[in-house]
Amino acid sequence: MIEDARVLRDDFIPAEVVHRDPEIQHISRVLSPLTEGQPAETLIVTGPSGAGKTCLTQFAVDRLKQEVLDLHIHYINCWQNYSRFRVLYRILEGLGKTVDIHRQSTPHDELIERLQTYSDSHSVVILDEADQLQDTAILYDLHQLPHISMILIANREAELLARVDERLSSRLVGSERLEFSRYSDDELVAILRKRAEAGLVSGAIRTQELETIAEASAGDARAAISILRNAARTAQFEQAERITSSIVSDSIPDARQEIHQKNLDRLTPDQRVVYEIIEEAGEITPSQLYQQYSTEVDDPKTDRTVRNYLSKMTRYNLIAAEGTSHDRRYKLA
DNA sequence: GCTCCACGGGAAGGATAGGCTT
DNA sequence: AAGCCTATCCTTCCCGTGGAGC
Repeated sequence: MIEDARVLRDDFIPAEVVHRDPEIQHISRVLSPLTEGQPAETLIVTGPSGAGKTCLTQFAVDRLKQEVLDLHIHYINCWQNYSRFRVLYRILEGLGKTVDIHRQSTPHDELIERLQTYSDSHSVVILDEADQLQDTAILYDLHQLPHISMILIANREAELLARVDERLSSRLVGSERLEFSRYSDDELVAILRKRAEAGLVSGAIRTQELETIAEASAGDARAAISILRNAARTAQFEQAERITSSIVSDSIPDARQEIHQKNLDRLTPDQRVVYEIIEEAGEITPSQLYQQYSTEVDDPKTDRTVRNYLSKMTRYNLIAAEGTSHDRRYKLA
């Protein structure tokens, strides 16, 4: 059933992309000064998850690298590398200049100085999930360096900019923007078909099943590919001849569950209590929520801390908040 | 206009972890 | 091995903002 599992992975960059030509053009145009040794404008890429932001950005940058010698590309996912230190470290690592940097005893200034010293060639730094950065000072640091061009990827621009300070946000206002929209079902079918052709035996899945997957994914290509991957695994395991519609419908909840569980695992015990109260209640007001939380745990955290939890869980897409003031309600996403 | 809620930014302080020095 | 150092994380306190209802 599965001939090439790499094609079904989340981080696979296809050799050619279907649709999204204007987006590729846009990225290439912004980066084009690099082909003449000039720095490129900062590019801010936004859009919902699974809209192809990461994939297409990497695709465009890969293509650029083939044209430009002496160009360093640093892809950094801010989920894992959320601190100023780690981002700087990753970039220096990419340049091979991490010798004698000690995990935490080297001051930031020195790291930046070192980046400045090794400015013999241009670098493109892609900060994926930039809204997850805990300390946005790093954006300022990198913006200052003339030989570094930044691409920031985030779900929503407003959320990203809200967290940077005045000095930087006024500079970022002038930078290039690119907004991705969700894929349509037809586009998702085309993407899935490409992956299936490249990764599975021929005739493994019919258009009808691809359409079911597309509909279930709500425009999210990552979710769609994850469903296809699970379905292919199941079919392989069951030694089925092809991926049937019943295998597909079994895989849909699995794929959703997988993402959901990953997020739940990240919660601390206190956060989990909060989550379970919301789950139990279905819908709850902030004050009721906090009241119940304080009765359920021995040593309750303050309401401010619980509000931190709530905003974190909202970012993780575990819960949703409705209303702004008196009509505020929390429920599961 | 006033009060009640709710939100979220900023600062401060304790706890922690990893690496270094002795 | 023990203690020191530093950056970071988590939590708390304080506070300004803004909507809703009176």
